[in-house]
This record gives sequence, C-alpha cells and structure tokens, in this order.
Amino acid sequence: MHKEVALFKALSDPTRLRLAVLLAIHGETCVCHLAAAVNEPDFKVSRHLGVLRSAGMVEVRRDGTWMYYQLAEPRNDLEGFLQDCFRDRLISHPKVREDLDCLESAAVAKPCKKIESLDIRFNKRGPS
Amino acid sequence: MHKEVALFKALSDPTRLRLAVLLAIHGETCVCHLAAAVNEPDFKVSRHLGVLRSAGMVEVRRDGTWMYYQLAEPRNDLEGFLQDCFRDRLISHPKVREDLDCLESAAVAKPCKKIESLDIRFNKRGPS
DNA sequence: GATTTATTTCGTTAAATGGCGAAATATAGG
DNA sequence: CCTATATTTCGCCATTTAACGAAATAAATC
Repeated sequence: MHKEVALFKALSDPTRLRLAVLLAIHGETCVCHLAAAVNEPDFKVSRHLGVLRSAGMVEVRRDGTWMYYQLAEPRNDLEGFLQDCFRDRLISHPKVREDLDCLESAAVAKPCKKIESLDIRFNKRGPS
Repeated sequence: MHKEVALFKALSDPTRLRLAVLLAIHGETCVCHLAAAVNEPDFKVSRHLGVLRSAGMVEVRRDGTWMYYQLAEPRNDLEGFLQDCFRDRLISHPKVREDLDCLESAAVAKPCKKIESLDIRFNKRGPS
C-alpha cells in the first residue's frame, strides 16, 4: 500500500492540500500564480509541488520561463474521487475561496505571456 | 482545512492505514487482535489507534480489560467515501488479505471473552 | 495480590519543513 | 553574442515534528 500511503502523505500538509484543491478547481496554473494564491514564497511552493509530483498527483509543462502544473489523470478510484471532492465540495471552503480570489488577482495583475496571447485570440481568460 | 489535513495525516502512515482498512472491513476489533493482524507490538498499535482517534476517524469502547475500536460515523462526503473505498476496494490488496488472515487466526487462537459468549448466544462469529 | 490488556512516558533517532542564497532555464535587449 | 532579467529549482543548514523501543503506569479481572 506504498502508493496509497504516499498519496495521503502528499496531502497531509496544509499548503500542499491548498495547492491540490486550487489545481482541481482552477486547472493548469503557473508556479508564480499559485504562490500568490497561497501567499507563500515561490521556492516553498515549488518544493511542495515537487512533492505532489513525486506522489504522481500532478504533471508539469514548461512554457518559456514558466512552469505550468495541473492535476494528473487519476490512476484509480481513490485518486478520482479525491479530485472530484476537491473540485466539487471544497470549493465552498472559506480558505479555498480566499485562495481563489488571490489567484484571480495575481492572474490579472501579472498575466503570463502565453496565456495573455490566448486571451486575445480566443477573447476569454486563459487557464492561469 | 485543518480537519482535512488531520485526516490525511492520520492515514499517511502504513501501519495506521492498515489498521483503518482492517476496521473498515472487519468492524469492531480489540487492540490485541489488531496487533496480531499487523504483526506489531501492542503499544505501537495502541499509539497509532490513538492518532486515528485524535483525527476523529475511530471510536473506542471498553469491555473489561479489552478496548474495542471501530470506525467512527463519517462526518462528511470525504470520510464516507474513504471508508467505502477501504471496505470495497482495498479488500483485494494482498497485504490487506494477509492482515485479515492473521486477524482471523488470532481471533480463533485467543477469542475475547465477551465476543466468545456472543458466539454461543447467536451461533455466529462476533466482530472480533 | 497476581495476571491480562492497554496506554503513557521518556529518550533517542529519523524525517519533514522552512529560510536563504546560488544555480539552472529561458527570454529580451543592446 | 553577451548581458540583464524573470521564473523556477536545488543545496545547505537549522528547526520542528513524527516514529520507535523499552520500561513504567493504569484499568479490570481472576
């Protein structure tokens, strides 16, 4: 049951849980915006994302200087439900709503380049 | 989200996860049988059960010198699903099956008193 | 009082976390 | 091409937290 233990351990830190919930609700997001959302230094958020990645919970994609993280495809019922739960239930949690507001503000104040161009092309807000 | 973090932290140890799964499948069980099931010393199992209790995952009932633990009633969707998942999915996990075999052997070798009398009265195996 | 079961305490060891600075990676400008 | 800048990650160390083993303690029974 090493895999299940690793999954629970990855979610057993408040910052990591907040990051996982944000990714579940908001979708693909760059590190700097996540850092603004949870109000923690970049290097700390980066390290926590690394832990989530080691547990197989998130995937990362590079675009220029930015690294975009998103939840990985669920590998079993447990992971699938947790993602559903994060997206559908925890969205009403006060702390999550607060984080989402900070994320939105950060995305408006300093939109990442690639996303910005997407905004222009498709006339809608990008994933980050 | 302290409560969710505490829940995940409680399940982020291999021994505790095994104990939680055993309780989900087998129902109310005394400490000595749980210790035999996971093949760990009593004091260690007792401590881990204490952690699960602090997280609100399990309840305890005293009967003579025995302490009977069982999963607490789920307080939300997350806890409810996890219990369902433990009971219905992880039952096929090799380690869990092995633990269940050890639990069964221990219950037969040294049945607890109260349960033994229940066996006689109802002519079926008790919860432990 | 002795025995059984379970929990707690204490000291040690291992692991996780956080902060700071440096190093990688990529972009932009001259 | 070189430098400057922005974003992210890594290395190192200090601090905190968690887990373990052995013995001591508590609670109930015989």
